[in-house]
Amino acid sequence: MAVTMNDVARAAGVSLKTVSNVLNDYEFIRPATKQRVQDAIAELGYEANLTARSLRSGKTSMLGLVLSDLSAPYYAELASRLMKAASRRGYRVLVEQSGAEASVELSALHGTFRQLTDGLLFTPLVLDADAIAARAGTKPLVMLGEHIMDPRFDLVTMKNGEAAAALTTHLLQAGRRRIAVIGAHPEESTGTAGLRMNGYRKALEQAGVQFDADLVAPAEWRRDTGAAAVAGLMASGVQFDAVFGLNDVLALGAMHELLIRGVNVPGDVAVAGFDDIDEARFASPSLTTISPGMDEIAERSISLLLDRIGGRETSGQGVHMESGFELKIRESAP
Amino acid sequence: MAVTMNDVARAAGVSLKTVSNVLNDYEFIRPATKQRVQDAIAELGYEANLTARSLRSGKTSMLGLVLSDLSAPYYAELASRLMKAASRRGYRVLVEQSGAEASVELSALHGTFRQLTDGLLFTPLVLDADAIAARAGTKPLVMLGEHIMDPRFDLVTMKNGEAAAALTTHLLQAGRRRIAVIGAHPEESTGTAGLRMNGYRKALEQAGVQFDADLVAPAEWRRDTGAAAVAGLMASGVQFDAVFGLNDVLALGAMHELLIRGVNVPGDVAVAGFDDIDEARFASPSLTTISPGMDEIAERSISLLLDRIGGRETSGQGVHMESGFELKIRESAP
DNA sequence: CTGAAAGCGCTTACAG
DNA sequence: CTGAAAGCGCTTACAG
Repeated sequence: MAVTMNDVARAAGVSLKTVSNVLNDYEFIRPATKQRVQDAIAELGYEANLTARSLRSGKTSMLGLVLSDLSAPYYAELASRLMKAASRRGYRVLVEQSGAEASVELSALHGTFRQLTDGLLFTPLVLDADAIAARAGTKPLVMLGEHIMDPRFDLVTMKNGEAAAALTTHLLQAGRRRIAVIGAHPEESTGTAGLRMNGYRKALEQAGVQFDADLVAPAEWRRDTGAAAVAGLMASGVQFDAVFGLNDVLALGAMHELLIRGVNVPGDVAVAGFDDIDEARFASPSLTTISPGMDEIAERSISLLLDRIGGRETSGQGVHMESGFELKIRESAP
Repeated sequence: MAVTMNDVARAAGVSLKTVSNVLNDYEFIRPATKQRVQDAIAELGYEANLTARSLRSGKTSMLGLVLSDLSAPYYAELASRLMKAASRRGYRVLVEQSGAEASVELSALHGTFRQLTDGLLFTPLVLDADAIAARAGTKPLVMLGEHIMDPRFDLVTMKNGEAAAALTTHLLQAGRRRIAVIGAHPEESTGTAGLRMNGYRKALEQAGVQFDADLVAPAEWRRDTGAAAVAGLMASGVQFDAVFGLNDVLALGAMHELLIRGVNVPGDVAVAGFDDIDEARFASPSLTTISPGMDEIAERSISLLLDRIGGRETSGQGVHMESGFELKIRESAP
């Protein structure tokens, strides 16, 4: 059907191996031979069969990316950047949406998805380090985010605690004293929510402001849950003069609910988020937040994964990288 | 290395073919034999090698999806739904970001990307029908969106014209007479922008309101360009009492700019968009827009593509499907 | 520098 | 109902 290497070899009057050599940039080919092969390739419109190459070589030139859902703006923006960074290096990215379900996370670690890819970028949300270690197989695996901080794994993340503290300190310096936090996951202390909560508490402590558990509202990280959490706080009668959404969509949902109820933002209540998704700049009022350096995260995680795949990174321990962050002060919390 | 069908065959004391039969749900297998094979598979933890299967069968169980960029919320939300719909049917989706570049769109039509997938969902933004037809190859191809309406191609889209007219009529009925349009692409009449513009003009005509070219602002479809377009209109001194963003991010960017400049929305200027991305509901004020029935679009396009792949859809002409729409009236244009 | 041969792990006719 | 053989299109030692 399609034109194969054999057709090219015949047309160029050389063997299969010589065509393969040309395709794989083997050094020692007589220029004339090389030219003849390249002419034949161009003339026949030959395109290498990736599947056959993969079967033989064991390499697919694809990277796996496991995240909860592309409809979450942070993941969509991150996936977009990761795909561009991979593309620049000749790799494609195959995305798997886990929906934060353990069974999907598990099956992404081995089986078909793993076979199809040379390495995996993994944002675990429910599996713990031991479960992952038990199933991770032998291909390179780089963790994204902060659910798992374990010396066995490579990890690319950001300074969550520091950043959350910086944001909280900004709110305190602006005179806020009753800062509600939305999106806490009380059961965990190591995950993203836990680290950001720690930063929040540390900043309060440093400022000599008493931590008040009534100001903490657990919530999944979506807009609607952010709105509901603020509604819950208001219904409970707790007083607050600022809201820190542990990510931007939470903060935006919260802000929406406040404005609907006639609360002035930032006059009565300041609002801040975390992630600096594109939307944050264009919200009304625009959202004060933390920019996690997504470009840097994308670039470094792809580099690290490809270094593992290429055998250029051989450290036995996991490599841990933290990207920088930037506090973006906007209208919602000047 | 990994356990192969051969290992399973040996363990079960049967031939390769019998293992293959069990794997592929071949009807006529003695139950005892089947059981023995299944036991061996379970015991050895065998997992089929997709690459080898693909090479032999020519099927990859992957679908291609070409769109401009996942960081655009509409595409991210659509991709998420498409992936879920595909997953339910045993397919994965491999995404390619074209960045609206012709060279990327072209290379997605053939070559490696095409080989890796059994069929393609394609949102063309720059290529025209002839260019696509010339390069499309033989594997199934379903167009998404409305850039190409050509009887040669399968197409899943929505009633852009009708929906834009319905939205415009709503604004007119609310008493607006000077409705600015943001995001026009003056050079094209068939693409999404063109179809929505047609709906806008038709609604004006029906209401006996004169079309005014000064109210039309060309722009790429992003938040920042939406904001800039409104700024441009205001700078030019054109009077308007409503803004129709040809998609939601344009409308949200425009709304942001209006609010920053102290314009009351919807008091002074009503704002409406198109797409009903998740953000629209939670914007402040929440955004009046058109819901294009994304679930339906995702479901139908995956079904159509798989019907083509499976040979269940054999119409020689392209199949054209239009999903329904819904006008979502919210605070920004009550 | 180039060629002939083997083999990656499956599926697919073809026998029986 | 099941087996033996061929072959998908490449890459990879191994010769020469």
